[in-house]
Formats: sequence, C-alpha cells, structure tokens
Amino acid sequence: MSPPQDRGRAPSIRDVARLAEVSHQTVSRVLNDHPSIRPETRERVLQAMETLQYRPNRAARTLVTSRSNTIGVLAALSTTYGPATSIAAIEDAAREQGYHVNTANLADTSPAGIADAIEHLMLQAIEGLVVIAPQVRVFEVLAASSIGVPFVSLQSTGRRDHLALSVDQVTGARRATQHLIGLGHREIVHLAGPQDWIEAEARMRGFLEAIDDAELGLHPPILGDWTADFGYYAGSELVRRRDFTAVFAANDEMAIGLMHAFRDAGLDVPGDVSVVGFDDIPVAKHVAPTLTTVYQDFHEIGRRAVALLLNQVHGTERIEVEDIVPRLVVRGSTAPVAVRPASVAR
Amino acid sequence: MSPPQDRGRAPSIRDVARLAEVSHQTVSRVLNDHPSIRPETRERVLQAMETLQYRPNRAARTLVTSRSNTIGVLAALSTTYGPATSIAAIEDAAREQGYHVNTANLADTSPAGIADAIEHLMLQAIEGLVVIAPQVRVFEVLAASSIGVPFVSLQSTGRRDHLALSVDQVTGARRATQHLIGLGHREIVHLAGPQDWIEAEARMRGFLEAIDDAELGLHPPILGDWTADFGYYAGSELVRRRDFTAVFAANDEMAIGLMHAFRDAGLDVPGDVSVVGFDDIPVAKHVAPTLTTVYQDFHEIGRRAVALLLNQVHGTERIEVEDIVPRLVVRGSTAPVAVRPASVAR
DNA sequence: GATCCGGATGTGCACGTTCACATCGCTGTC
DNA sequence: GACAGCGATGTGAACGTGCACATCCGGATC
Repeated sequence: MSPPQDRGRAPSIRDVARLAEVSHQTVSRVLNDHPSIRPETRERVLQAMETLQYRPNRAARTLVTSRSNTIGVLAALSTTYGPATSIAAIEDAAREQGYHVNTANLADTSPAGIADAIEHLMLQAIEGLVVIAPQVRVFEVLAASSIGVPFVSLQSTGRRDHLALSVDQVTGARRATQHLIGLGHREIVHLAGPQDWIEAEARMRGFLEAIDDAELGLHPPILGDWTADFGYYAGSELVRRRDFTAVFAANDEMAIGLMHAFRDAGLDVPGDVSVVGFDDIPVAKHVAPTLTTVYQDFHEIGRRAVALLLNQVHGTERIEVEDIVPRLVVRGSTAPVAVRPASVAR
Repeated sequence: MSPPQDRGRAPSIRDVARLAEVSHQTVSRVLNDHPSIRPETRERVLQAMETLQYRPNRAARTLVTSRSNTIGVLAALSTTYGPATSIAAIEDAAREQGYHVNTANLADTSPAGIADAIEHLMLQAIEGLVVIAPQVRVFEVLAASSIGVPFVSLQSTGRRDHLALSVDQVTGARRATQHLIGLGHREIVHLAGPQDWIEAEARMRGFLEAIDDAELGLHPPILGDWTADFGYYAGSELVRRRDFTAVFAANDEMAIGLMHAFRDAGLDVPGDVSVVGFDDIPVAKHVAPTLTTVYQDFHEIGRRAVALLLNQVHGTERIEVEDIVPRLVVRGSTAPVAVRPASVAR
C-alpha cells in the first residue's frame, strides 16, 4: 500500500487541501501567514504538507505575483578576494530575506560581453541587480538597455540613474599616499588599475589629490590589470629607472608582484623602496615583508548593497547611506625614506 | 501618441501574436525553433517581438515544462581562490548551455546550516546541484534529504549515490611529499586541512602514502583551518620543536602563514626548512620565497562539473570521466636538506 | 480525380499559485 | 430580534507558456 501521490507529479496545494479537507485557498493562506486561520486548521494543513512532503512551486508563485524573489549579481573578476567576499555576503544577506541570488560573471569586458551577461540575467526575471567591481562601460550598457529593475553599484559612480554605496576609495587612496609622504617620500609612483574601472579611477584620484596637496612632482602612473603577474612586470620596468622611493599599488596582488620584482633586482623593501597596497587580502599580513595596505570591509559592503537594493525594490522609506571609509593598515613594507646624498635636500 | 503597450503589464506571447497576426502558438513555435514555420511568418513574429520589446517569461515556461533551466551551487569557503574560480567557471559553462546558476554559501558548516542552504536551493526548483569544496557532512545531509535532483561533487567522495569528478588529490599530495623526500628530507610535517573536508582528507592520505612508501617516521599531522592566520599560528608552535626539516601544507594560504612564522623565528626557507603548498594561487609565485606547490586547474574542474551534471540531467549517454591529476610546480621554497651533523647518517 | 500525406497553423486546456469576491455563522448593539 | 460587522473559509478566474490535438491547404500517388 504505497502512498497515492506517487504519480510522478509533485504534490500541489490542491493535494494538500484534499488531504487536510480544506479548500486550496486555505492552504495558500497558511503558506502566506494569513492572520485569519484557526490554529487548529493551520495545524491540520501543516500536517498534510508534512505528510505529502509538499514544497511550494516558485514558478507558479512568480507567475501570478510577478515577483521572482531573486536578485542578480553582475560581477567582474569574481575570482579575486574582494569581489568573491562581497558576493558571498550578498548571498547571505539575500537569503536572510528569502531572496535567491543569480550570478553572471563578466568573463569578457567588451560591450557585447556585458550586454550578453545582462540579457542572461534579465531572462531570469530578477527584481534587482547588484553590480560588483564595476567598470564604467557596464553602466553605459546598463543605462542603454533600460532593464526596468533597480540596481545598486558597489562603488560610487557619480551617475544619477542608480543607487551606489559610498565606499570612499578616494579617501582611502589619499591616506595611503599621505602615509608615504609622512615617511618623507617625495618620489612616489602609482601602479594603478585599469582606468575603465571605477575603483581604479577613484584610487588614482586619491593619489593625485595627496600628491597635489603636498606639492610633489608627479610621476606618470602605470596602468595595470590588477594581477600579481602584472605587478611583477611593472616592477621589472621600474627598477630600471630607480627615480622613486615608494610605490602605491592600487591593489594587494599587484603590490605583491611588485615586491617580488624588487627583490629579484636586489632592492630591499622597505629599505630601498616602500610599497603600499590596497584591499588587505588575507595573505597581505603574511607576505615578506608584511604589506602596508588599506583595509576594505568587503563583507559589510555586500550586506549594505543588499539592504539598499531590497529597500529600493520594496519601495519603502529611503534608507540612509552612510559612507564606508577604508582604513590604513601600516605594516612592514613601508619605512622612512632612506637618507641618501642626492635625496636629502629639498 | 505613445505605444499602446504601456499598460503596466509586460507584453506576452499573445500580444506578440496579435501584432503579428498569428496565433499565440505560432509565436511559441518561433521561440522554440520549431521546424515547420514559414520563414516569412517567423520574420513577422520576430519583428513584432522586437517592436514590443518582448521577453519570454521564464516563470510561465518553468511552470508548464517543469524545467527551470537553473542549477544550484552549494559552496563552502567561496571567498577563497579555488572555489571562487570554480564557481566562475561553472557559471560560464552553464550560461553557454542556457542555464542559470543559483549559489548558496555554507557560512556555517553545522548540519542545520547545511540543511538550510539545501532547502533554500530546493525552493528554487533547481534541476541539478554542484557541490563545491565539500565536507563529508554535506553529503550525509544531502543523502538524507533526498532532494530528487542529480548532484555532482567536485571531489571524489567514495560514495556511490552521486557523480563526482575525479581530481586526484591523493596523487597530487603524494607527489608534493615525494618531492620533499627526493630532496633528502626525512622529517616532514603535514599541516592538514580540517579532516571533515574531503579534499583535506585526500591530501593527508597522499602524504601518508608517500611517507609510508619511503619508510619514514611519521610526525603527527597538524589539523588546520585553511587560513593563513592558522598557518602562522601552526608555524609558531612548530619552531619550538625544530624536529623537522620540511613541511607540506594542505593549501597555499597556510603555507604562506607558515613561512611568515618561520621568518619571524629566524628560520630560513628553504635554507633551514622547506615548505610546499597546494593549489597554486596566483600570488604563490610571487611571495618570498616563491612557493613550491601543486597546481590545480580550478577552471577546468568547474567546466567539467557542469558538463557532467547537465549530461546527467538530460539523461543522454554516459560521459567519460577522465582523471584530473594536479601538477607539482617547483619553486623557491624547497631545497635539498641542509647537511648537518645529526642528520647526515642513516 | 479521389485519396493520402505532411507542412503550416490554430484551438483549448493544463501547469500551481494568488487575488478578488462571495459565503457562512457567530457576536454584539440598539 | 433584526442587522451590521468580522472572523473563517470557499469559489472561480487569471497569470504566460507549452502540449495535444484539430484543421486547412497543396501536391504527390494510384
């Protein structure tokens, strides 16, 4: 005598209703925590659900309510620590609110690749979109394709067509640079990220502001690609000139590659050159020398992004957006500038 | 004279049909690439879709076909390089097949946390599940909750109730250990991962096999938690004993923390102690000293997982599962054992 | 020239849920 | 004691799509 619901199809709200001897609507009410249900009835319905191993069908619910309970994440470089951490935090926060997360990675940063990823997400009927590690182009495509759902970016973009978390990358970068200046460095090079990345641009801006404030001469920044390999390459080029005493790298990976190149060239960090990174990835405090960097709370950033987005989706009251200011963490890769004949005066 | 479809509701297949002067079924056929449609009719329908900015409603489609075109990913430690890379690869591969990816992270590895994440994914009506960086417990919970969809694990679990990629961690770990033995090391310590992790257990097994084969004495392995911080802690403890000449760490992060501790204690790597890691994260080749490690192609692993899973989902012919064998990468953190009075003999 | 066949298209229903509205019985009020 | 009001429940329709089946038309077959 096997249970009768073995007919291939999953049990529906109506099967539950039949077993509990109520109408399908009553079952629906139990599901949605409707107030006016007699406790006794509710209990009977829950019992029936348990017996039948009932699971609500989200497709059906989405169809009728046109709410998918899903948010999309558009991510670039999702394999690196920062974005990956934020994605995980987003997933956590979304789950807490009963939301699902659908991720699309930007393998390819061409407009076509971007449009493709967005199109993919839109097929899923997402209610909102979080854009991670964004590039300027992404927002242009996004604006052009009028997706019809609110979206949040993890970095201030300056655009007015969407919400953005204010992570004050400019201040973070400025503090990093000021730290070097405070140690007496006057010849500082910036190893930047790709300039179509919003955060790369912001970090460069912070650097330039600090240099400008201190009235120092400007070395042309080097445009990198965020990778440790590029850091190494850039370092190899830099050692040929040796017209600097410190480098501010736009992220930790590049900083680590950079230090490797300096080491290979016989330069001591921080004895000969000071290096500052950005992000404070977990290994930053363990590499040799330990890396002075700027800490970002990626987890908190992810959480806030979801809060902001869902707030917007549900259209309730405006949430206050507080600035997140990254924090300088001083470690062993920076030191006062070496006193040398040529660099003492002025 | 604004377009007439501004009535709030998104255009449906029927709106398109009306505009193209065909039946809704014809539109459906165009959508699904049905063969018997006159090119002229198809064109007219496509035109109408374009005009109305029509987008198929996935919820409706899922409801009627009971295929969600979505796979789930259950991930632990998704913020680290390996899992994050595999997740990105999974997303890519799935997207190529028109599939969406829904991720749930295991913040908390308690059975309740695991069950919660699985339940969350099941609500989404996924067609299959990829389990990343799995712990033994996950599969127990998974087996117990009889989710009714195929799932694939990224590591061989030895269980028979699901598919698994064969990434031969055991061989990888054995090669790492043999490399140390080949350099003359006889006192080798293993800094392992948590033993409820399948890959940690496999790496430990490879280590033990190599030690056993070489008939060396066994140092009790240290059980870590994968983090660089723990590596540092373990290293600080180890330097008090100094009864070893090499350490094989179960992943690169711990290896980096370890080297930091040795450095702080005045030990030279590889002069006094050799260190091997596992994974070959991008910074491994840039830290000081550059880290000898075992390379894993996380991207390929992710791709194969999707291929295997979708193959299972569609029930076509069995796919051949080829072993992926990780590759030893020798760098600067390992060297022949130092010749010292006590260790020359034997 | 009647018949059959297959290509091209249309008709109605089903999927599982929620929404709007209807119904029923009980309580309290004047 | 009639009636409003409300709590508890039921009824039917709708959401947008795909499937099974029906229909229509033109050409090939004998």
